[in-house]
Amino acid sequence: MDLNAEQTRAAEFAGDDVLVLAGAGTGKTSTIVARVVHLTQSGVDPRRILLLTFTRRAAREMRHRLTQQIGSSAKTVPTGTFHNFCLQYLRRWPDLFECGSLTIIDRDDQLQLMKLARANVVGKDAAFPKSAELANYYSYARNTNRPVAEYLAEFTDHDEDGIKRISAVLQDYTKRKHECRYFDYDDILHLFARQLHRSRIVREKMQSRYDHILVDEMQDTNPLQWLILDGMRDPAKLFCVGDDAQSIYAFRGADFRNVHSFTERVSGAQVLKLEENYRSTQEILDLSNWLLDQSALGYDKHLRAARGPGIKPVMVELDGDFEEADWVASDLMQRHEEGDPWRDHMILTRSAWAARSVEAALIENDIPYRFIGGTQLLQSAHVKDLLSLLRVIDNPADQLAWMRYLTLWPRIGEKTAATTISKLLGMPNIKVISEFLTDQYRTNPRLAESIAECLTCWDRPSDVIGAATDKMTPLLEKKYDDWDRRSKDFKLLRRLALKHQSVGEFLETYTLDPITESEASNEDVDDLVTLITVHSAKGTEAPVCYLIGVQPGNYPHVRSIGDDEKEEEERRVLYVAMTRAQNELFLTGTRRSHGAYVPHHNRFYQSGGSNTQPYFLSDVPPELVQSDLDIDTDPFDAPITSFRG
DNA sequence: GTTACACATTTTTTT
DNA sequence: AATGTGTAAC
Repeated sequence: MDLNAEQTRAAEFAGDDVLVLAGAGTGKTSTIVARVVHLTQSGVDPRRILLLTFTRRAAREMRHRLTQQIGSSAKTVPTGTFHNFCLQYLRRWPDLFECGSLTIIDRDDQLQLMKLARANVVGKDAAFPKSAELANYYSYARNTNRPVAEYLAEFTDHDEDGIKRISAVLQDYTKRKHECRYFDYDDILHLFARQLHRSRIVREKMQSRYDHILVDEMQDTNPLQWLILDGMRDPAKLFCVGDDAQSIYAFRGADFRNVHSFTERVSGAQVLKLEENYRSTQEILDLSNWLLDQSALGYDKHLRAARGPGIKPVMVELDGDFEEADWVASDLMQRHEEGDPWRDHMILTRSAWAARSVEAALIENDIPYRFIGGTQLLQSAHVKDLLSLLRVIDNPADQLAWMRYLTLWPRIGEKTAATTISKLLGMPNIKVISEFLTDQYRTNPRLAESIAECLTCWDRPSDVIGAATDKMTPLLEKKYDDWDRRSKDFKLLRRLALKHQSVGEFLETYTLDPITESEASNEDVDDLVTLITVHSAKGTEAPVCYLIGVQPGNYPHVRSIGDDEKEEEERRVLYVAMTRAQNELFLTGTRRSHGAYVPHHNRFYQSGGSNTQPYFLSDVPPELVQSDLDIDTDPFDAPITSFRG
């Protein structure tokens, strides 16, 4: 592996703790991998090096690169996300962490439960924050490790009474969560961190477990995660890599102080920098640098391209969503015909929703793709229906799953289901419940039969899914008019389940690390165009990148307008997006900007006029980009001119 | 008192 | 696509 002087210095750092400030494309992953290699070669036990990443994809990439370097011993280096890592220990030592069996719930379930709590505490009140907002408050407060009331008073406009009512809802939510033996994402980190700081035994065990802790994407860690790192370090040494210009998770409580205040918090820590960019051409970096320079915040970042000059980024303005989608699709097809593999292309989108027209164009033109950040397999309604059956067997206290499963059947609605659930909650095990249900619903014998059928093969996840599918198909066929399309997912699910030991583990894996539908179905194809949200794209790269929806209203996103900090984060989102490109960068957008109503600001923004909607690229220097407007402008009925003259 | 169904509304980013 | 809402039907 070839490293430059900066990278080598970081990889072979011999002091205690270090923060590596690594700009986009400066070989961050290579450096971390080289660090692991260096450590193992100097005699450190690979099992005593902990590698924490932000996403499962980053973890996979890291392990892959590591395997290339040191072979199979790469597998012995513990690598994973914070959530993964913490959960592993909660499972290993349930007594130490004072937690028994638990079901991890995803955001959907969290919202569902919050809705119940909200209805219970405040009833119908359209003016009261919706469940999604309440869940955000709750999560944000916990990730920043502060009391909910304090957070609400400081960061929201709610009055004292409002704060009281919100706190009451959140309390009710917490109660319900315990009742159902649920754990939400934040609980995993929270419980781990709490015990780490509260219990001496846990702390001593964890502190003696690792010699080196390597953290990727440090700028995206939040105070709760910092508590975890702080509790485990010393004597373990920290090696944290990050870039404040790429911090795009403030909405989730990410705290840039974890980077800026590193040396104050960790005494004796050193700071190293990686500044040479190996990914992109200078033209791509010029535009990216310009974007950061426009900010009032001094990022003081000027990426230099080790590769030298190339092609200028191209800005394309189209008339509408469909034209934009068509343009991207036809450009892709042209390149493919000229011999470029699909996999060299990445389409980046601000939101999953904004990608729908491009996705449609890809499907229509038979362009193979995977959508990262798109609809997740386990989140689609029909899959949730099926899994609700597995969930109630796995955890009979899972009330949300019971509600979903019971109301699937004819003549059972919310009320009937609720009555049934309150009765079955006290029952000792699923067998007793199953008998009770047989008795209760004589008109729906299949309801209980399905449970019994799944129980006969409970130790073989794939067969369980097969059994559940068989029993529930008649129901679901009726419920969904596009059943043919949906039923394919169940085959896929069965295949995925083959890789798992138990149903519980199967459910948990995909709750914590959701895979997208297209990702799962294209498992074995590898020449694909990647369609991806900017947030998911961090850490990845591609020779040719298309940023779609680059237009007012998206950058900055309308919902961030009026809040300086949020707007700045939007700038960084665009910056992250641009710096993914290696050779060619296209920025496409639609010219139709209707303006937008911004609730936060209580004001209508429009293009032109006195209150213009802010847009980062409204005055991009012309010399930095190429405007590609010479799309085929021939009128459709222009007669053909013969080449014979 | 419930359930079923038609119709309207709404979409930032993620572990 | 998946929720929320209102009304007819059971």
